[in-house]
Amino acid sequence: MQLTLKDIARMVGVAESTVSRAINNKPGVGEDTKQKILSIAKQFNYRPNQLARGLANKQTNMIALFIAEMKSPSAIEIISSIEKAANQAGYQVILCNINHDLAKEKAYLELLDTNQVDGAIFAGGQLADEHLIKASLSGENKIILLNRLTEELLLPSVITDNSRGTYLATEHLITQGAQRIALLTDENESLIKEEKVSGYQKALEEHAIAYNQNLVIDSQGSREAGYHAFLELINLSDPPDAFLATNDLLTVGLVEAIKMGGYFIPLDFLLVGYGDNLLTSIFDPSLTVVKEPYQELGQKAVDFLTDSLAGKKLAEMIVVLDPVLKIRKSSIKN
Amino acid sequence: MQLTLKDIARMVGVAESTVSRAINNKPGVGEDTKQKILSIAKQFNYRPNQLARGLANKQTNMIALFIAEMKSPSAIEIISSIEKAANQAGYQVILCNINHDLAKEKAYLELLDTNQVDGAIFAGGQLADEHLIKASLSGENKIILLNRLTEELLLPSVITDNSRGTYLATEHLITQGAQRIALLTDENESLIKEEKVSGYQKALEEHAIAYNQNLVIDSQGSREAGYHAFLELINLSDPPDAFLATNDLLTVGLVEAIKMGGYFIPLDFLLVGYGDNLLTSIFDPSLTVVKEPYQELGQKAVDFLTDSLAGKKLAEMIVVLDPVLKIRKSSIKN
DNA sequence: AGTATTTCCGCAAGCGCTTGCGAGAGTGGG
DNA sequence: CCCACTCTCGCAAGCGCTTGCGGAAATACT
Repeated sequence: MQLTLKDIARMVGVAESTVSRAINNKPGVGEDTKQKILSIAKQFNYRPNQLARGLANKQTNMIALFIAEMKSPSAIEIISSIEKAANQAGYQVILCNINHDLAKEKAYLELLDTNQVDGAIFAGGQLADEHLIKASLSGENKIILLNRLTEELLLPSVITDNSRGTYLATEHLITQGAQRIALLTDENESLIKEEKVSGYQKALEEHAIAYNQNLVIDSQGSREAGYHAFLELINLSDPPDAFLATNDLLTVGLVEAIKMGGYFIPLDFLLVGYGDNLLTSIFDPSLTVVKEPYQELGQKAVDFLTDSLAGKKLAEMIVVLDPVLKIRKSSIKN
Repeated sequence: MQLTLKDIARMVGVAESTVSRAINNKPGVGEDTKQKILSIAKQFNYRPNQLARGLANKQTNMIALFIAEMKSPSAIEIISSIEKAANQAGYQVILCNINHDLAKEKAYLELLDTNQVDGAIFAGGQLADEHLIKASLSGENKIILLNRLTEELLLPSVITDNSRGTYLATEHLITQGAQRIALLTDENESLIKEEKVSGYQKALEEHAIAYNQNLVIDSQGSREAGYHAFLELINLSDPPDAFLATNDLLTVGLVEAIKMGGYFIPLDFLLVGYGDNLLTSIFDPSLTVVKEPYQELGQKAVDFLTDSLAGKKLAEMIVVLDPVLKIRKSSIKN
């Protein structure tokens, strides 16, 4: 059986409250008794019951991490950066894999209502915004959005500059000679998708290339979707000469389809993908990608959350981080 | 402010205990009052405070998931399968990314001592076995091992048949004409590594091929290690004609090095990797791999844990699942 | 020496929920 | 009509911890 405060109190011969104060390093306990308490506590390996503590304090030091799509290689970057930052800040993270399932999102939202977590970070996805709003307003639930846009900016958010990512990529492709650039988007991230499209359009405009609706394929954002997008595009009367896939799963599917079709990159098509991970290093030729600053995204989201849990007023409601274009071989015609 | 049992009790005009029993569907409360209670509770969206409940019940419905190496693509398979299974069983999972860091493992072990979780699953890794044993014996902490071997079988474990995986792979390579098969292992999983080596040796023996110590490279199991292993092997007086990499990071690094060296697969070397994920689909030529049954591993580990939390005697202490060899092009000389 | 402070510590209530026990009301059998 | 029983429900203690308040002891001040 676990030792309790009461046990320690009895052993030392003081009241529970004194032990509590000593353990938590609070004022109001003499130096000598404090030392005695601490030494006994350590000797018997006393561990405060966090449930009881949480009940009394109304905080759990746990946060929920909602992940829209776990299979994506970049998700793991986000997850581990958040785990790391949270851990350093003294929080545990509960993994909530939403998998684009509204029911799961709702179910996991209960964690907030039932006081099991102090706050939550929503990474990606675009489901059930009303629920989020309601959740964040109903309690004093602290919710941070990461790479997830809502209609109105009601929740603290940290995102990458999505239009800049596609802008950089598109412009790069154009300077490499591409004229008909296909854009593969993920309909699950509706608002973010719009930003990505707008960056793409801006680059086209600047180079006086007409926007062609046929070259923009909106899909489920999955690997299969990437695959099918290629099949659809290749059958156009005026097929693309370059591709820009806006997430890593789409990128993989697209590449698979290109290979299946017997085409070569960058010979037949130029290609810029998304996400920078193991894939890009192994892919031949090496992949040019838009890379998001995963580490910073996670860190910033946790900072937001811990600050707001600590009751601090946030200096800003949103922080926008820049993606970088990692130019490799897949987008260079040689 | 959150509604409490007391609030509901006052509204309905009964005692807290009655409300509690009604909510938890326990006997001892009349059908009509029960309905009245439930309807009011629903109407006001009452949510029991899980901390308080946990304190009274001595259980949290949370489990800790210890992951040795999160960057590995197969880790995500394990993680999501466990999250799914745990979720279905009514448990939340706390992500504990150990990252081969003993200090972090110890720190996260506190979750068990402080009653924040009901149990834990250790996936991979080979650190601090004494701590595990101590933790599992000290409290009634329920700990399950997944793909992690200990000296003595003290904890319920679910693993893949490691020697079978390397046996299958090695034999396959031999039948494809390989004579000097290099084996890349991960020293972090010491006991599992031994099994893998033994499967490799068994296949060699059966085909009367002498075991050559120089062809076995033990390393940190990282991508870099895979890369360097190749450099080391290629400089042997009698370099290998085939490679078997025993985890997915090693596989990636190895492939990178092979490409950097200007060699072609399967022309110059046959190759069998580990893990079956996005990589294998994108790699050209497609990778032959040993695939572990991630889904089943996770499910079984969770079953073990929930059974033992429910107080059931486990039918067996260990379950061993078979890996399968997915034969693709990288190991077929054509 | 007497009073005013300060320091140290214990008492007890409270966090929100569960549960053993017993009282009262209702039912049936003799 | 009375007793024995069953069904409902409330009382109160308890889970392990925190914290406001007040008392006692120790120190400071006139």
